[in-house]
Amino acid sequence: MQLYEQQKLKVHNSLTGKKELFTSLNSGHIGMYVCGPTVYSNVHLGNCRTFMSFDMIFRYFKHLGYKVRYVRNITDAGHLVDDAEDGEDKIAKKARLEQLEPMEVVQRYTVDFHNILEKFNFLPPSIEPTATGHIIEQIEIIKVIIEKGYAYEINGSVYFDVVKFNETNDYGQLSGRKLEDMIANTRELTAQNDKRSPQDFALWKKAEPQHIMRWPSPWGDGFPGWHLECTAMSTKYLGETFDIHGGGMDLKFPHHECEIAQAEASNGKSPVQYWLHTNMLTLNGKKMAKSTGNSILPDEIFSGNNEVLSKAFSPPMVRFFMMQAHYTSILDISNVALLASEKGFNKLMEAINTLDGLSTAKETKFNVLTWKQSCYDAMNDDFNTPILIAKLFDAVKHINLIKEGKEFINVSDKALLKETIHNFVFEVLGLENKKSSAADTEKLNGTVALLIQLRKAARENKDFATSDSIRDQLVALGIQLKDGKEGTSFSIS
RNA sequence: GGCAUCGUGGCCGAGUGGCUAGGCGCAGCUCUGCAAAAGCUUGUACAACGGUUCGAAUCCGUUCGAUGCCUCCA
Repeated sequence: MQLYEQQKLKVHNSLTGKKELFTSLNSGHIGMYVCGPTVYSNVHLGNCRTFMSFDMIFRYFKHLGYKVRYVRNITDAGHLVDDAEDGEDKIAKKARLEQLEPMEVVQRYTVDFHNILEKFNFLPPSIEPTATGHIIEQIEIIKVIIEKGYAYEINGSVYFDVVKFNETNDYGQLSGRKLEDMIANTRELTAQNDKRSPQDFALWKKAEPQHIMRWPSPWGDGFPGWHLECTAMSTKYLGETFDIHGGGMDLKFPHHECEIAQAEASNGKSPVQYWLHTNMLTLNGKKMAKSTGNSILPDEIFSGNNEVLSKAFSPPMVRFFMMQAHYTSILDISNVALLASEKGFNKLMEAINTLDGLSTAKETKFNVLTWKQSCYDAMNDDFNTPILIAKLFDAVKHINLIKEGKEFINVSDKALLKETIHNFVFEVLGLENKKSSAADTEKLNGTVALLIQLRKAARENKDFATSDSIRDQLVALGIQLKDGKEGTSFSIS
């Protein structure tokens, strides 16, 4: 029996606005699509939060025993800077500014993206397709949509006919909007263009002569509209309907709304069972976005080289910080919040280090099985990582009490406790207990053990000046001595 | 202006129609040569105003405020 048959998972479906019991279309298998980045600049921390949330979700599904096909695309074309007629492709614009070949821009920032995610200990998705690699598929979908009468060609561009679509379908079902309201609210004249209605969106854009990124199509040279790539790639790799589609809240409208429209127009089916949207990461109370400049880069946090934070923070620590908030809540990043979180993170890791050396007894003071299920309960409730972490701190408390001899644990419970903590902390949350190489650790352990011995001797001689000097200088180096009943141990901060 | 989400104790951040999440900080205690670490104890918070209810911070309404979307954005 697989874990997923025992653990009933509920997810918040943004299509219905409710928490629903999760059931996959094909038993034991999950198809999940997440909108990836547009690779025209470095990924900032806000982007990372979304992908991290889905990394956690991916990890939990896998932990439950599902076979997951996780598709996360790379947008390397088709994303317009604005929607006006002279709308320029983001990649092309960057390429023009930096005098690079567009694919050079794509390559540079794709590499950066992968580097950063690796530092954060992300699992690679099953498939990471690119928009430019699926031009043919996109053209095919456009043909079908035109055939079905939901799109029209004009001057070498093809637009999706939202008004027509809305006659038979519901445009706005995901974002809670009504087309009539949208039309009523766009009174001001947008730039002159070929659209029949301002709500229509581009499936294919004609490339002006100076436009570098272009592909041939039945409507002339051009490039695909942004929303189309996700429909093309999700359909190709996950089918006409699949289990989960994720992305940031800011993509709900229009991007995801348009995806639903494209899928329904081309194959008559709603493409996704459960829509999951992650909330924004704010910096100084404002949304982090490349376009506004209010953003911080992961590397700036890891190096401490920034103007917002007082010190550097490690990737797993930042990951822990993010996991302490629910993915559907807005999370504001600040120096004090990070600092407070770091102490908690260190405490958790310390306890995990302590766990191995714990001595065992005949009985156990607390119910490990009940505790274990409470961890699952937290995750089963829409991936509630903050609650999970609270549960982990319950275990931390027990570990420390056992260490002090105030509680006890038997051999099998200790093994269960260890397995469960490792599963949730490392496998599900994706945290890492940072340690340098084994050889270096050994040398360090030996060195500190020597100092501990010297200090002990000094203390026995009541030479507290020497003993305190050793202790204080080690603290200054980030090594904390910890005097306990069974001698002195240390931790590295 | 429209739509959406939200407003929780010193800070961060969960959650729920009645049974004090958790982390950080603060204070006290235990331990210690003094500390640190660790443990224990302590916090009657839920934007404002009305309403529903035996009972609401949790449901409804209004107001105020924040953020997001409505144009590119994770």
